[in-house]
Amino acid sequence: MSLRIFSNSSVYALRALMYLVSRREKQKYISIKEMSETLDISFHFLTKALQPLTHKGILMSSRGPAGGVSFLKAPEEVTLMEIILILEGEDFFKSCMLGLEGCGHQRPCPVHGVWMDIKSILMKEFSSISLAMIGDKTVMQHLRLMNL
Amino acid sequence: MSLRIFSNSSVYALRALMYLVSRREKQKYISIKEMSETLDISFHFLTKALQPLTHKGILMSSRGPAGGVSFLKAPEEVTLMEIILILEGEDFFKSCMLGLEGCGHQRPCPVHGVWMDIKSILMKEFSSISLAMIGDKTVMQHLRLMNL
DNA sequence: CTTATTTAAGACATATTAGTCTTAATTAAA
DNA sequence: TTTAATTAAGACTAATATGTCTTAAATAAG
Repeated sequence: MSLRIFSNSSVYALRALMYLVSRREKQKYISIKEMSETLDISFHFLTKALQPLTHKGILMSSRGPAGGVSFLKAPEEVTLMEIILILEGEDFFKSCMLGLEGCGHQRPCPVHGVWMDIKSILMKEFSSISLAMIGDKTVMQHLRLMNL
Repeated sequence: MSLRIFSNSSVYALRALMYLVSRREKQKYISIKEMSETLDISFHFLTKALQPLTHKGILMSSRGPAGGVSFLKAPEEVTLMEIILILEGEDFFKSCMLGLEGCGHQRPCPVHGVWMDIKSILMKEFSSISLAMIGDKTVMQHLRLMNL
């Protein structure tokens, strides 16, 4: 297996968000159907993957013709960190590298310190990146969000 | 879900290695049975999890009475990085954060740069830690390798 | 008001990972 | 040389993650 830190569901939601923000100047709502086809993601699966984001006020959605999803919160104000905590859960960065329960300062595992450092770096990185930054970069440098 | 970068199988093997190195002064072989009971890991599962390490010359094993596993390569010379590549595969650190095929300098995804940085840090950290270091630390600070 | 379009929700199916069990092969000791 | 102990290997089962399908609810347009 290769290194992956997010579930498929989260990755799909992330890619859709990146797609959405990279063309946010167009019409108000963008349909999940369009995104699922463009990004080659199962439509129903993507629909569900995005729901926590609407529930938590990142996106808004509209049913019916010309419906879809759109940003409720300004992408400039949304960090990757915030998205990750919504998609994966608030405890995402509270794990032990060895999966031990209650591993912490009191009763640490042998790699507790290293793992803490690594998690800190991840959190710092993800907190410093907004969706708007990703969208701008994606447009300007023609970056890809799908397999070829 | 919380952050985890290794499979259960790999985590079990890592914990067993840490246990093994933290008491390497004792008898030559330590039985997998003993480790599986001490660490509360399924015996057969642990047996299989450790096999790639014997195949790759990190451990040696002996069947029969007083058998078990022991280090073939000196724990001072074995880094976490080396273990991870054996357990998870040589391509472990070649992944894309968004799971895109062929994501690289040529056709990067929007988070390619960040992800590269993160992976570099991980590789650097894991390369700088030997099993012997972990063993010494575990003994000296009475660190734990199992759930309470 | 009716229809077509779209998200929401949940049941269902499939694939992958994790874990168990059985048998075989090896080895040390009696 | 027989027996018990142990790893090796592989079939099998269970749990979880991933993906599909069906139906319901909402909404815009005619």
